[in-house]
Amino acid sequence: MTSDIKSAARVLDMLELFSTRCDGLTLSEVARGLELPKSSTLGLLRTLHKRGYLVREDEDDSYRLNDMIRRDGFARHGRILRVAPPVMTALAVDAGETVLLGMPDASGLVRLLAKEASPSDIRYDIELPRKVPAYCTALGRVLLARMEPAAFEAALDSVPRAALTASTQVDRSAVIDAVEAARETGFAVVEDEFAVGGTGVAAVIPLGQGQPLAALGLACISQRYRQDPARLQAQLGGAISRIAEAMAGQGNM
Amino acid sequence: MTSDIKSAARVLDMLELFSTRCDGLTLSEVARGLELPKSSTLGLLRTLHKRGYLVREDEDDSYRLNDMIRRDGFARHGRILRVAPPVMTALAVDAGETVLLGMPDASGLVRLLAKEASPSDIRYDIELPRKVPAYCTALGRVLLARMEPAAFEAALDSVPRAALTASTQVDRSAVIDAVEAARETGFAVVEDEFAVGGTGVAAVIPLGQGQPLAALGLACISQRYRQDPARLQAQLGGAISRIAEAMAGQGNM
DNA sequence: AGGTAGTGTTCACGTTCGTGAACGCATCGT
DNA sequence: ACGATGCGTTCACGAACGTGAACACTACCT
Repeated sequence: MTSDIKSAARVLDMLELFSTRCDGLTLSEVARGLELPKSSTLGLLRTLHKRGYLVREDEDDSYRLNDMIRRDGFARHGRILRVAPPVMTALAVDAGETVLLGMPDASGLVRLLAKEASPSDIRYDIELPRKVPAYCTALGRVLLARMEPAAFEAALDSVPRAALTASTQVDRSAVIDAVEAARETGFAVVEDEFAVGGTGVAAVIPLGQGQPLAALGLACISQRYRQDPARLQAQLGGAISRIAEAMAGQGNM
Repeated sequence: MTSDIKSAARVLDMLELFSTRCDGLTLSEVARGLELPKSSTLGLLRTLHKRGYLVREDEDDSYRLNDMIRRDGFARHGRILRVAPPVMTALAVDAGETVLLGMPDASGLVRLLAKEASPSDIRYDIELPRKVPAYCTALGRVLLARMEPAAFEAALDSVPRAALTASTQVDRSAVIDAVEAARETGFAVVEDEFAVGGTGVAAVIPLGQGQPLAALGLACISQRYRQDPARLQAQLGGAISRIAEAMAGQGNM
């Protein structure tokens, strides 16, 4: 059998090292501890830092494990995956449309983590796990609306803005305007831009500090959405409140 | 800032994906979920499997997250790092020598995770974090004694067996004999092989299933060790029992 | 004030990896 | 029984990475 992939093995070494230390470690300490060249160590530390696994202290240039990673390991979005599904099931029945839970993924993408399909035979369905672009999906736009300006700019250009349907907004300024609107209203509605006949409506789930950014959305058949958008938006808002309350109730930060 | 290191980022993606799924995922499902080529996915899955992060089900070729990783994340040796130090402090005072806790690292190496220095001004001390070779250290030999034959053979040849002192055993057969002796007696004693004037004595900590392999050892000034080896070995044995009992008492598998 | 030591960081290039194409195999449908 | 499909796996080669050497900077000591 072939040997390990070097960087993959090293990143695990690094995380294991940090998990044995409560105080921070400098780049040089990590390099010595793992017997790596400093420049190789730097690349891996930057990757872990960028991904949110490590936090860097400004005062002494040391790194330490993100407290949430230390507590939950990889399952940092595990709690919301336990809390959200029952609420999503109820919403799917009430709204009659498919419910999706998504989180930011690589720049410009949304990772769909959970799904409750509509009970209707005619439905907008997807298979999990799945990633979708942010620029032309409701989940994506509300998540983009919560990003720092630099990350937002980068996200806009990280994924080619292809016209997936005749209605897809691909113009950069138009997408910015749509995200700005989502920021102001708290909702995003995307009609027929990602899939013909499909409308997405989504909002961010307001969670506390230290919690991962997540959004809930409805994936609707466009004709049904147009019949009563206010009802669907209200039902989505209600579900989001229930999830946020349940997460706050279990909070033990 | 430069972009992420591809494999490092991907291995995190993979672990996060598995942490959202209780049931297993096949290679193809992982590749689809993360939008990776199958051959790239295979390399990363093999690395994670080899490192013990993933378990592979024979019946359907699917992978799933190791239960211990799912529960503890990276801190899979976190519990012993909480339990052992108070016992090690007491042992350092009783024995008058430095106490070390070690675990297997890459093939042929031991990772030193915790240390209680001897209160004596004349002492055998090391800085953490640190890795030492297995072939010529007491901690290493007792850990080698617990390995499967194939892993043991590989470990013997993974690290060049340099003569660190005039007493270092570098002959392959002699090292095998020393490890065999450690297997039979439950102890390893290494006099002046790793450092002139330093003697190591170590034994494995008998922990339950699913617990990581770990060993405790004394790093003694050789002259002091020779004065009363039986006392030091007995004190080490007593500390190991206390650690094992404490770990069993907290066990909630 | 100047020299030394160690830090974090950059970069060019040799080394290693990532992966597309292809393979052997198992399963399923006709 | 045979063809189609999708699985896990292998391998050669272009692409990307790892890292030694060097740098700029900071802190400390004389």
